[in-house]
Amino acid sequence: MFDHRTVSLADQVFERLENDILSGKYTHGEILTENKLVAELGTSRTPIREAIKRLEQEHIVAIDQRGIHILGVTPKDVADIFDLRIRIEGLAAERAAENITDEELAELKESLDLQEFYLMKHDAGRITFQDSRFHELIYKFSRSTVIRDTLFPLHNKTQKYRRALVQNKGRAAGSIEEHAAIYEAIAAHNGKLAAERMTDHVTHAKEHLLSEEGEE
Amino acid sequence: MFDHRTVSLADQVFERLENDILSGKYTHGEILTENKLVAELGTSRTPIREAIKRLEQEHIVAIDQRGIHILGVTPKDVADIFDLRIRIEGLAAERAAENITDEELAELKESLDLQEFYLMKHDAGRITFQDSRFHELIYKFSRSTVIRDTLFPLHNKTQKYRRALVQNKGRAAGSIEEHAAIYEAIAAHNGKLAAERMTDHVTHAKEHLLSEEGEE
DNA sequence: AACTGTATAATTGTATACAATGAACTGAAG
DNA sequence: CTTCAGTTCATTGTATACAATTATACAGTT
Repeated sequence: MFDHRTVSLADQVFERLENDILSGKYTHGEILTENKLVAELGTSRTPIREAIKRLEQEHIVAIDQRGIHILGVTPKDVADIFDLRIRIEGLAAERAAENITDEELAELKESLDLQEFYLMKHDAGRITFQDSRFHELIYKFSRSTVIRDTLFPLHNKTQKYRRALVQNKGRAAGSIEEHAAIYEAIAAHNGKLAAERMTDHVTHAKEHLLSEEGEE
Repeated sequence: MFDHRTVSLADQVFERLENDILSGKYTHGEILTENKLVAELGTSRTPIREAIKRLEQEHIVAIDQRGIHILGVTPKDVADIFDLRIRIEGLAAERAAENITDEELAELKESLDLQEFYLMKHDAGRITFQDSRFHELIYKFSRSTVIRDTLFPLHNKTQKYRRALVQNKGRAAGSIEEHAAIYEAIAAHNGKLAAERMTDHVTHAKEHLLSEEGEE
């Protein structure tokens, strides 16, 4: 433990269960119960219930009298998520280009620089982390809570899906090049260009994911 | 009480609080506490906490040590919600046109017929109800949980916003005509046409709302 | 007057006890 | 062997007691 900001047990339980479900540790159709999780996680039912209710709201699990049914995220769900991201993430980039401050621009640049650095170092884990950060910063800089609240859970699911087999092979270099192009458009405050480049970027990510998916 | 399906206290509390906040009974910046709600609603803290946590997840309230801060939905939020709906609701209509069964088509037709009936009766309340039903049926018939789960809360907020001052004046007739056109495209299983008509429809709804908004 | 430290009290976070629901099993009847 | 009624028991829903956090007020100091 390094970050001593007290984070609630409910948050910790949610984080862990979400990761375990999206990464495939719990499989679709499996049925958990609150008491099993009490035994496994060591907390009382209260924070576990809170976490499960949040997962239910995101339709990652379903609850009935038999217990907690694991739903997870299917390949079709991921494809649909990309179809939605293709349609709205360009808007986020456009708004960001219009509203971003110099300070925020520096933060976005830092993330981009780190991506290029870790690419040279062949550090796939940190690339993925900065990739998420880059996109989420753009959501934030769009200055729209609606856009951010809609895109974040969608993006989060694709990132955690099956340990994110994306971005592993040759995609990383191309993806980072696209990020750089998006950054340039935002830095130039060219909303339309940023939107276009972001839409293309997400489209490419989807195509790459679907081709990967077929290889299993 | 007519529907005797036992619905949990937490659900009832959520429904009530969501309505009260979105309709403006509780205003932005107001601070509630769990104990005030216990006194007001008569249940224990548990279902109230569950409802509040759901509202927090949808960013309708924010919770800290001082209490429950009412955020509500701002006019800008509503405008942003329409910008998102314009981009994705066409996709829902397209998928529905591709996947809908004859039985489901009949259900959609029934909703449309009722809209026309209540328009003649000048029953604005039931028109609004069927308007929501029409859109939500299309979400459902898209056969995509991702699309439905994304669109439902967005649509829900615009409908409940300030008692939905939309659809009150001359808009209802035109809106229902557009619904009829969308229905025809879906019935013909013409996905692209359904998408185009739905996108136009939502665009018109946004324009109408924004013009209304200025009149206050 | 402004600031700081401290004590108080109000609030949310967590644990646990109890109620209500309904799934699953058992046994008898057909 | 199948079906149906009844019972049991595991599970979620709800209430409440307790812990931890922190906002707030106030006194003291500079």
